Amino acid sequence: MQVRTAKDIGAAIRDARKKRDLDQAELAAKVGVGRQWISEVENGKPRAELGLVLKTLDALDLPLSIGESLASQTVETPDIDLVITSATGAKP
Amino acid sequence: MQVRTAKDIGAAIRDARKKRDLDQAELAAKVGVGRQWISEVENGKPRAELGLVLKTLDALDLPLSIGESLASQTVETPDIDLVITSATGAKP
DNA sequence: TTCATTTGTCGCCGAACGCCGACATTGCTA
DNA sequence: TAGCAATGTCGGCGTTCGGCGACAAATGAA
Repeated sequence: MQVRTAKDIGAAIRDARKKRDLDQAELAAKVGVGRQWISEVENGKPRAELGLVLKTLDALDLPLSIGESLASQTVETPDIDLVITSATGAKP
Repeated sequence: MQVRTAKDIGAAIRDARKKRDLDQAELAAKVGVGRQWISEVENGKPRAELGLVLKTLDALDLPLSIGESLASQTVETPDIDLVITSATGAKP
């Protein structure tokens, strides 16, 4: 999922929390934060502290990845047919 | 690149900024933030505001993605050789 | 080296943080 | 419908934010 705003992160946190059957108080305890803070962040609080947000993603096992290569993450289907001629090749 | 701490994000921001030949003051102006703030964030300030960090990534065209599927983002190099037999195939 | 650019760090300010207790609202089940 | 758990929101508190000006420490070119 692509993330551009605090609301995106909040939505991802809420989804992951519900998938793991936690209420906000339980997640808050795991992260070491107040219950109300979880509520605000899930609703897209843009001024939340970066470190606490990262800790929350960690507590939910939500991986976060950053980088230039968004285009190369989608593999184009080539307009050519390919056939296997050998299975002895080594990796480059 | 996998992100778990504020230092990871700071490093990614610094790398992207240098790749685009911007100094901290120029990036700060783009983001709408003080020059010193860029300096602190690049050094891993964990209490920076989430919204400003996201705005910074945006200004640098650094995509951020969140979600379970990290494994399928890496494509394995197959241990087989491939050869083109036709160039008339159409996309599915 | 000298000089200019860039970056890191300090203190001061107003504003907002996150915590807590309390209460209103929502949602679900009996 | 009533009742309970979960969630949203308020005010007050102490702490820290980010902006700013200023200066020291890197970094690089002449």
